Amino acid sequence: MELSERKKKILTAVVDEYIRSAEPVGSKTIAETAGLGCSSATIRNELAELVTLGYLEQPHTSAGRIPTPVGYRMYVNELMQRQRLSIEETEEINSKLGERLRQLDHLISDIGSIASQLTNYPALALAAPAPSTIKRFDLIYIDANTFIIVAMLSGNTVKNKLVHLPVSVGQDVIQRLSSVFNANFTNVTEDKISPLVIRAAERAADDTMGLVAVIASFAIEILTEAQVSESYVSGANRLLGLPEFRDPEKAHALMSFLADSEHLRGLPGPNMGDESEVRVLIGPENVADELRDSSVIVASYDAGDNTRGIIGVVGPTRMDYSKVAAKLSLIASALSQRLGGGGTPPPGLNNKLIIKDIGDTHGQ
Amino acid sequence: MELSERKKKILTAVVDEYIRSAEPVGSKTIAETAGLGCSSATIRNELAELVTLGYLEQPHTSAGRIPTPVGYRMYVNELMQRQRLSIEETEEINSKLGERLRQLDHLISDIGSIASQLTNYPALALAAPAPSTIKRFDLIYIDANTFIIVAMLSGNTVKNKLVHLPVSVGQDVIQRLSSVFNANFTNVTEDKISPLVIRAAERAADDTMGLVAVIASFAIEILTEAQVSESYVSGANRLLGLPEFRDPEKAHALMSFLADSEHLRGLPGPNMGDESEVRVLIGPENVADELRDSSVIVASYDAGDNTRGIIGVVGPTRMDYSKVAAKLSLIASALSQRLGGGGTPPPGLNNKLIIKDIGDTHGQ
DNA sequence: TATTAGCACTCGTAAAGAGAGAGTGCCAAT
DNA sequence: ATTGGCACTCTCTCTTTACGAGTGCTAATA
Repeated sequence: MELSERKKKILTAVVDEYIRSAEPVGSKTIAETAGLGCSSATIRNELAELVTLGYLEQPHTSAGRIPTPVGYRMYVNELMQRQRLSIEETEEINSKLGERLRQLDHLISDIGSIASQLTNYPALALAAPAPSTIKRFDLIYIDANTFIIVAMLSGNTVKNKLVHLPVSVGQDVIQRLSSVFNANFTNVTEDKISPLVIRAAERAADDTMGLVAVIASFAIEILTEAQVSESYVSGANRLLGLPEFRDPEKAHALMSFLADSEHLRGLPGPNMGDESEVRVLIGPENVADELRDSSVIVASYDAGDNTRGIIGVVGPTRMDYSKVAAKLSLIASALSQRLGGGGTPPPGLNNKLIIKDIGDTHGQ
Repeated sequence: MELSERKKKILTAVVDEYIRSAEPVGSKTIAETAGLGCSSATIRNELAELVTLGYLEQPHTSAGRIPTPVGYRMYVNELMQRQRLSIEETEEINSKLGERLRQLDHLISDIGSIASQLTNYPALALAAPAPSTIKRFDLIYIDANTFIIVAMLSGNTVKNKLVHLPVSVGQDVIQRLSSVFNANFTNVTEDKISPLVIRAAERAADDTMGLVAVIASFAIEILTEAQVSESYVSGANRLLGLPEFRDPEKAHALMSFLADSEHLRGLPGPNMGDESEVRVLIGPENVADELRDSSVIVASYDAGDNTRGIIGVVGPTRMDYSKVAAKLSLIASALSQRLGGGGTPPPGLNNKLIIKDIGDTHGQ
């Protein structure tokens, strides 16, 4: 059944007011603020109906109304006015992003902390990289006992590793190994690197010292690693500022849940489409039990490297959906633009050259 | 003035009991548990003296006693018996560390989360790398528009960066650049790389495209980066399980403090010696106001690369100093052994070869 | 028929009071 | 020096009371 126009207005007013105040909303408040020309008694009748329809509920008999998850859902889908961020807010987001993205290190966690700062809710940031292959190997000869492996992945990610040998090898051996590897282990996914292939390569390289096996295990390692999704939560402490988490039990439960990155992996559900739309999961719509009283808003962006990143925030069901969604959407599209494949390049140190990123290896 | 033997015993009993129960300790409890052969009345007299001496205080006139920071300090310095961890606990620490250190990535933050798990307090992990220089450069030619810079630092850290050029250069140019760099920018600290030196190198390399400047800025960048200390806090949510943080205000204040990594940098004070001793900062001994009601226990370890790492935990002044200190000490020495310069090498994938680490670079 | 005013009723919360219990401080006895 | 005893203090909890916000219902009104 479709709601009457007035019911919609009232529902909207309840949600808006409850989002603002965190207190049950009474009929009188609505009569005064919502500006529909009728008395509180009329509102009361309507409210009673909205309760029986399942959009609102009363914490106890003589309190005001608060929205149910169904009510929020209706609000999010149909009622709320898509917020246009003020120029200041847009400016703030852009400048924060620009600042942080200049140093491209720790990208994912940084993005999370930006989102958290901008929304004032705990934020989560995930990256779900696509399976990748190695495009080319280079071995840098350092001395008779040491060389560096540099591998360039399909997404143009570069990884390196320092290898010490207890035996001496000549520069020629390194060279030969390098070509063997480029011949055998490029453009294959991790599961294709079987002991059989390694054996074959060993023969080809005339390798008696197990060098091939080591480099192969390195290859497997970085390919596996590239598929492990990273996840971060930033600003969990912000929960404690919210009235719904005045109870330390609740705060503890949710924060502990968020602290375990295992839980986050499965969060945004399977159909995380690549549309840049913002998704809202309200209360019980979340699969995780710990989130049944909370809402999650996520947006995804093109992170380059064939990967999509996800940023989101977690908060009480009483969340400023409109504003948060708008902000996340803006952040996501800004990120897509800066990081994504087709977009404009990030501002470089030098406009003649584009430097792509930094990686490091701690040796001893 | 030196405390009498009995006063020491009583003070110890108060601290032990208060650490256990988080409730003010009464004379009767001590008479029963501490097993010195005297009545509660005697204890009361002694307690009263300990209060005037500043070791104990009463929350209110008719409550039991709780230790003051001075009392805790006395306890930590002289009274507490250095805890010997049980075999199970030692085993747990070793196995947890072994597990995590196998994948050597994200080392520092992982160490923090291990420490947090093992102590059940929020843990912080910092790395304070020493200033380093670049030992050698390698430029890997990919195609006419692309190359990878690989730089090996004094601590054998390897960093890399993918550079795209909007102009084509030949392999010979790359080669020449490489030798120019190895001639001019190795074994110097960051502040030595002045525009003057860059200008000189540009002339030497016959560089008209600003390539030298770019690589130089890369050099500056990684050297700067190598000096930026990383810091992580793990398990902040554990605070909420402690009775002293039942009040959300307090929890919020401390967690927000910990969430800001800026604050952590200065934490362990200036004289962070390299002795492997565990340091305890009790309540007001902390410089930061937010920590005036809390205690911090830190240990440092040799992280290889000429760097020392710091792990520590934060908790209420009522902390199990003895056990936490023992655990941190064990963790620190285990880490020193595995990561440190002189120690035994970490378990490799292959006992013939030692692989040193992984780094990565995300390109697009 | 929809709206409104009025009023009794409900329920949660804050303030106030009573009682219990734990623990102290002190005194007199040992 | 130590101890038992006892009055006193203070907090914590439970109950009571009062209040107020908000409702639901009914009867009057447009």
